[in-house]
Amino acid sequence: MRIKIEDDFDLKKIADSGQCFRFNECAAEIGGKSGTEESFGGNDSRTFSVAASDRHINIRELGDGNYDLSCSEEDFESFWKNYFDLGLSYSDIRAKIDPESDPYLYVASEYGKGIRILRQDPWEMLISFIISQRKNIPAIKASIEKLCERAGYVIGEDESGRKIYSFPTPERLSALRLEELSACSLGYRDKYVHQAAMDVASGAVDLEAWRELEDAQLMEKLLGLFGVGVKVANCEILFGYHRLDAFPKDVWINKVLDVRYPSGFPFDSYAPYNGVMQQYLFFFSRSEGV
DNA sequence: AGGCAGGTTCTTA
DNA sequence: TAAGAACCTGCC
Repeated sequence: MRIKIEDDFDLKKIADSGQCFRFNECAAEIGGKSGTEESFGGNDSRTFSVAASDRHINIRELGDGNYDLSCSEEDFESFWKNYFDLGLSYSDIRAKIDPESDPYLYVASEYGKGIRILRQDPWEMLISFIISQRKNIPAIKASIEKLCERAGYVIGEDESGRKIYSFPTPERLSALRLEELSACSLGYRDKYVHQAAMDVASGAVDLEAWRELEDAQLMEKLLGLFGVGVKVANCEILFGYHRLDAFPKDVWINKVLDVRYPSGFPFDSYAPYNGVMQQYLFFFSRSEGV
């Protein structure tokens, strides 16, 4: 099906924003017949593979805000529209930034224009961010992909025919032995993932029920999980629970705060959207340096 | 070859 | 309560 999106929406930036790890641009088809395909708008038309829990779509950029999605209208309305958070205006959120009083964030937001905070699944996010500690993004993606291949099932394929697997359920993940988890390059995080899977599969932890908790209570619950500290908990709150005021502080963000906001970041000015601002700062600092 | 990467836990004062 | 060390693994 085809859609048109007027608000901020940049697939490449979202894919590179560090909030999701199974959202990838498909490599341009090289090695094909030389020259014969050139008439199709050159190489401007990018395609992305997006996997979330047990769903997958391919999206092709058609330009001018138009996109071709490999799903039915019903799937789009019932799932993907919400996944991409299309009910919220990110241009309105950016408009809260005053170029005069906060020039650095303003520049960062112009640079990161198009980023949205996806409405991802708390379970997938919890495991993903537990894995993320002391890893770079390619390594995180590699680990998660191995996990999905090992304990998920085929849910589709990308443009180049590569199979895409579902994210493992708590039951399937908890059934894996520690050695099997280790084979996914989890390193010392294998025991964290195992424990989290056991907690959720057993029902001792009910991530869906936690949606009803107050912010402070939710944070407390998350910090009680083995392998979850303040940073991972904030990522879970922002990306897994879509509470847009959460502000995860990683090494990059801390550098930005130290250098650019020595007297403190103006959280009060941007509530309840500090998490969106964090994304702009993170994306910008990673690309441009601080 | 040694250091480091989107942290957290464990161990010491 | 607060620093410091240890931790898997892959990639410079």
